Amino acid sequence: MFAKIIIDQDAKALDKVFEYIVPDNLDIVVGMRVYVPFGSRVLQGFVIGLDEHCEYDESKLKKIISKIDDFPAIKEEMLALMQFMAKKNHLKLASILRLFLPSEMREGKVKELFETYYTLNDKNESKIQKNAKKQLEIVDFLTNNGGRASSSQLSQYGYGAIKALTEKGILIKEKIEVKRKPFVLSTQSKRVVLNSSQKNAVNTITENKTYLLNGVTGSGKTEVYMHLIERALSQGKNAIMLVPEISLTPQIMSNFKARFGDAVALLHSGLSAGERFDEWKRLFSGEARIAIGARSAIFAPIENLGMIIIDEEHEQSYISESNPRFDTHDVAQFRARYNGCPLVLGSATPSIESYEKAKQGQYQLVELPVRANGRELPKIQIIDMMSEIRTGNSGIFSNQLLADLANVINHKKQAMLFINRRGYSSFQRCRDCGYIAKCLDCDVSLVYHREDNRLKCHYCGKQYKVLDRCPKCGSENIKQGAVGTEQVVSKLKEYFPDVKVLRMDNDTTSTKNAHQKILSEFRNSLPGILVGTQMIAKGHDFENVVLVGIIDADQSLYQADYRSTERTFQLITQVSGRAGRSEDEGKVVLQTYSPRHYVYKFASNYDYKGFFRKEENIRQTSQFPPFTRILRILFSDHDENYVRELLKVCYTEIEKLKEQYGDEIIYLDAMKSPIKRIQNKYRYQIMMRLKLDKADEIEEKVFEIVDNASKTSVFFEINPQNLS
DNA sequence: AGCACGCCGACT
DNA sequence: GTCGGCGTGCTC
Repeated sequence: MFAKIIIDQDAKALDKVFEYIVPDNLDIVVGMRVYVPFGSRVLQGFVIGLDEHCEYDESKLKKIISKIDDFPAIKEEMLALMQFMAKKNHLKLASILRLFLPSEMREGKVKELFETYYTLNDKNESKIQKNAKKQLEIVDFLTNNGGRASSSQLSQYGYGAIKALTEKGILIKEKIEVKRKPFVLSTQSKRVVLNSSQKNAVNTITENKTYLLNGVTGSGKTEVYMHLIERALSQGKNAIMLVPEISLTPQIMSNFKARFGDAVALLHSGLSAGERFDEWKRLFSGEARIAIGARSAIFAPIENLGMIIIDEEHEQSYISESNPRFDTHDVAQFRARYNGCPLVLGSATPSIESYEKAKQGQYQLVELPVRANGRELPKIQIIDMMSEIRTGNSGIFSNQLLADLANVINHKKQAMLFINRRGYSSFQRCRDCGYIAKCLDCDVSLVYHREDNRLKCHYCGKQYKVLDRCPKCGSENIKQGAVGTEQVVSKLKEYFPDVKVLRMDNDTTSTKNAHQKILSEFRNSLPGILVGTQMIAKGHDFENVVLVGIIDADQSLYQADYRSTERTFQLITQVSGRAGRSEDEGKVVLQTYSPRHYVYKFASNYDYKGFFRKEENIRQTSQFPPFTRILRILFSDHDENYVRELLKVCYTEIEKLKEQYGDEIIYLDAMKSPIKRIQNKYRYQIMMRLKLDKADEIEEKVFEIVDNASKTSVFFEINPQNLS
């Protein structure tokens, strides 16, 4: 028997199938990890197939040395998924397989955890001397507690007594594997009666297709998810639910634990290596039937899936931005199709891509149009910061926001101030007319690069001189950069010296549990103001928050990215959801320098559909996704000359495709990557924008060209999120 | 990736 | 003479 094996090494040259002889004494099955001789070394490999025949010269084949695990760690579905991902994203097989296992398993660092248990074997107390009080107590304890206890439970009686009993044969000592279980807050499961649209959603989502669940903020999507999962379980099937890492809050986890108990396995970055390994094993063995986690949980080793849910489907974090690069949506869709189960994409503000697919009938749209608690969404007031400046207020806060803050403080309530600071890039803006520096070719904002004091377009690489005078109104009052959280906090303290002001951003949450500490301190501060970045936008319900201020909404609007408007809409909707969670009517104050931008009109009316129509139109006319496909080819190497040469060779070849495909290729250029060097590797890239009908075909040819030209890996990205 | 093989310069 | 530099090519 011969085995087809993928060597567990992340190198392009090894990204192929190697064949080995299966020795008679090893019962190897497909999906197992094995040790194999490779050149002069011994390496780990994955068995991806078995065959009576071999293709390679049989006399040159070597034998598999041994098994690593005695079970097939990669299940059949995952092997099919590997092939799918390799084709779709042009990835190396070994790097995909690595995604399927907890890293601690590959590194072999984590061991099963054993605890010593003692079982009562012989109740004959006559063997125990009368004065051996402790020994009698142990026997007593065990008799009343099911006859078995761990050594830690018995340690109070002293190790001497335990040892004596074991020697007499009254106790039997054994090592039993225990699973590490992540700590979860315990809460009571409250069953909620579904409203009619929730019921309708649950009843509709039954088939093997993709559903886009578009529910307004607070419409009770989580309750729908729970019902869907419950139904899958009752049919004897299992489920995966993905949430963005940032909303993997203790509340969410404890709610699901309360409802489904030990059937839930959690997979997130907060777990220790051992916990993650054990949760993986519980899923693998079928002991746990629901995987809840961030992006990588889509690879949970669960069979017989009856439901896959992606919550907040528009979140950027579902697209992996480091290698191997893939889109969780594609993986989820593959697994749903493979298992014949529904895939649910949930969001209050779906991505334009997803909503477009729903519009075209590829997804089925399911709506939750009303809030579960029946309350109104908070009113969003747009403040024109340009007119504030004209009337003499050039500070961070508008007069309206200051008045509203004072009001909140008087009523001993709370406010959240949101600083929109996506990434660190900044743009240039005229403080008098609001003009934003944009690329002449690409219609995206230019990014200011400090190191060479220039403005750059991240799409085409074109560079511009820094503005010293506004090209529109001639003013020299040019501003750049963003307002920081510290700045806001110190200003607040000037205005309201007696009020508790808390800050939450990357700097203040670097230590463990800092997150929770800040939030619980805020909960107890009346009045209080919480200032923060994206972090405060999600999932935290504070019933005393009656005001939300968005300090500089434009920050995410003028990112060098065709998705920036969409993101701004999503952000405003999300942040607004923080206000008015309770009886009191909430209010949102949104400060902007571009008050007439369409995104604010739609966002302030919670008009997703209106926004979608407008944005769809713009994407269509400007030829951006989802109506085209952007392909980014990233070359990187320590040797700059080599990368440049490689880039040149590939570019010349790709350019020839233009003769064949003409205007199917809307855009093609080669350039330095906006971040020229990462980890001492020089980065160059080719950007392409393709019409959809021939995109697959062209992509295929590009892969081929690049593969032939390069001995090292080149990375491909489809519709990249950010271009660093 | 990482290791062997190989073909050139400066050292006990 | 040989020790060791790293360029090239191969690993079932």
